[in-house]
Amino acid sequence: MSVDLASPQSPPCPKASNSREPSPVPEISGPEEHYASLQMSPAETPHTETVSPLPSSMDLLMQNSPDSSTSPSVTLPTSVEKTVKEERKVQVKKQKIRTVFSQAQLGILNERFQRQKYLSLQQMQELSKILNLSYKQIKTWFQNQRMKCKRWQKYNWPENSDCMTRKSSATAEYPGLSSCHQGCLVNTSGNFSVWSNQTCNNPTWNNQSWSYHSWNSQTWCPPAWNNQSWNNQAWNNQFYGCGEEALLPQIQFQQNRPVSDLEAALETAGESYEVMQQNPRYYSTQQIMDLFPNYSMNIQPDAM
DNA sequence: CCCCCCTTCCTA
DNA sequence: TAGGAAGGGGGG
Repeated sequence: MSVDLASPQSPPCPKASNSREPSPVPEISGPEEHYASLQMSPAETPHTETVSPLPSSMDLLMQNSPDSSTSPSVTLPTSVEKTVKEERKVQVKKQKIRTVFSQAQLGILNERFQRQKYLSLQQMQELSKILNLSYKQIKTWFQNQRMKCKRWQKYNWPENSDCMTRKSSATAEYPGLSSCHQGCLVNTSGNFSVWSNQTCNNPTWNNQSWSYHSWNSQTWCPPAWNNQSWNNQAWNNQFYGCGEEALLPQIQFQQNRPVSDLEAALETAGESYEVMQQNPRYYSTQQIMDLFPNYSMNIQPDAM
């Protein structure tokens, strides 16, 4: 299963496969959302992983909570409860589980992101099945990517330079961009017509659509970003939204669009849809490789 | 619900 | 410590 996705390139990233289990944290698992099923385990299997609905500190804290049974003071419960609740919240909050996506997963995600910055619900769900990630994880990943993309633009294209200038410089810096550009513009097979059209018709969109190719979600990141210098106002200006209009999420929800993630995958891979449908849940590395032959996976050269 | 945006905090 | 997945607030 996804393990396949995770471990092929062992040396540099052995983390991928076991990154999640070591975490002593009892799987705070999705915030009581349904995404528990595929959930977590970018890399390895969920089997052992107790599927406890809402285990973890939450429960413990809840149970231990002193006020639960006692509550002698009938008068101050509300405020006290509130406080206690918040305390719990804080404690629970701290136990975040940070998934480490495998290189294979990232590769596929990146490839998809090149073509589409916004996925429909269905597309996300399909992608989540393919990658054995939760829907929420997919959604979050895309959101984070968009933000990174934006920051990258900010960084590379200061508002005082014009779009074309920025474009070329960026392309020069990140070779992958050109292919991304092409992907967005050229893919007129119908599946991505929405995006292609937007791309073609909207000058600002051009700026946005092709701009980013995240090799490994890190490459482009300027070193200074963690600093406050990149906060708030830094990109909160006109250029901030350059192309944003064209990216409006609404676009993606054209229901009659025939696109599905699998179809998209097939478009890339040239395989038959049926094959995919017969394997609803998991895909081996080979399958993924077949489906996404040219996803710019960050396979370590030495590992291949 | 989704999005954007900022923040938190885990992992390498 | 940097990078980034995930949390959470605010808006539509």
